[in-house]
Amino acid sequence: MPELPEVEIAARNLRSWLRKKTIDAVTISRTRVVRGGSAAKIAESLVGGRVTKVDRRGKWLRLTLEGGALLFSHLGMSGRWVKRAKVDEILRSERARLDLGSVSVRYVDPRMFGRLVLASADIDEWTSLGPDPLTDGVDAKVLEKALSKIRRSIKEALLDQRVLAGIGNIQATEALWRARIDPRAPAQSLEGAQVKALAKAMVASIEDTLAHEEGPEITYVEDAGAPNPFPIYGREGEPCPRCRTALVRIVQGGRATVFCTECQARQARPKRRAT
DNA sequence: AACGGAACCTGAAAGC
DNA sequence: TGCTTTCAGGTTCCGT
Repeated sequence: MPELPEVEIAARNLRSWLRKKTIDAVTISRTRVVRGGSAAKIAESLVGGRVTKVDRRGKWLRLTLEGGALLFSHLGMSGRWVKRAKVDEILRSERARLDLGSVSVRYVDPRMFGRLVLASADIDEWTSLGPDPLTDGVDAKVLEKALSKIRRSIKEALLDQRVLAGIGNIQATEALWRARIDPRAPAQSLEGAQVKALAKAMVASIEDTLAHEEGPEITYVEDAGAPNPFPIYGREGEPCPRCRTALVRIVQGGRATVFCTECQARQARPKRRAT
């Protein structure tokens, strides 16, 4: 699934594929992926112009066009941008394409949860995002304050894009394991040291994933036959890499969490002094 | 305001 | 073998 690292790779790829090249043609074959304007309007704003900038915030991409129009792209659960030759055949699940000279950049998205949004200014989905762990870093104090208001579990809290932008099920699972935090612990119950560890773990996990996946043709872990590069995610029943205890799978907020009951045990609460 | 759950989708894998 | 069910999860929406 595309989470922050996968979207970051998409951003880097789009930068190199689109840079300085004029868009000759735009085809949107499934209008379901389009929001905020018609497919024709997107084509109209793009054709003949160039993309001057590609930014990423959380799981969102923002393409700035000559003239200032903005094209936002969210990959949903199965979206990806790939580069092909213009003459290459239409790909399975291809939903849109930009042709630039002999190259065509294709948007492929089998489940169509992703979308393209044309706008003249930043959209709410972009502006309401929390800090981006990769570009902004994770400030433990700021994170602690955000978590202090949330009664839900820390795992569910991390999936809230207003808390941190770009964390999905995989990165949340991996970071909690790295930081040795019980995913079931209420977000507001985390102590300073735990939040600090979590902030560090978050960035480390994202950077490891990035280093592992960087390349022009990204593979998602759910792709048929794809290996699972993650130490914890999707590995229920396998031994914890740290303590060999069998990893356990639970469901939180309708989503799977894998964790180690041994080394992600809830820390004993410090004794309260009677007053 | 915060929360839980359904809905949106398709394709692969597992179950029968 | 071939059909049915389950699962995957980012986000939005809706009801509480």
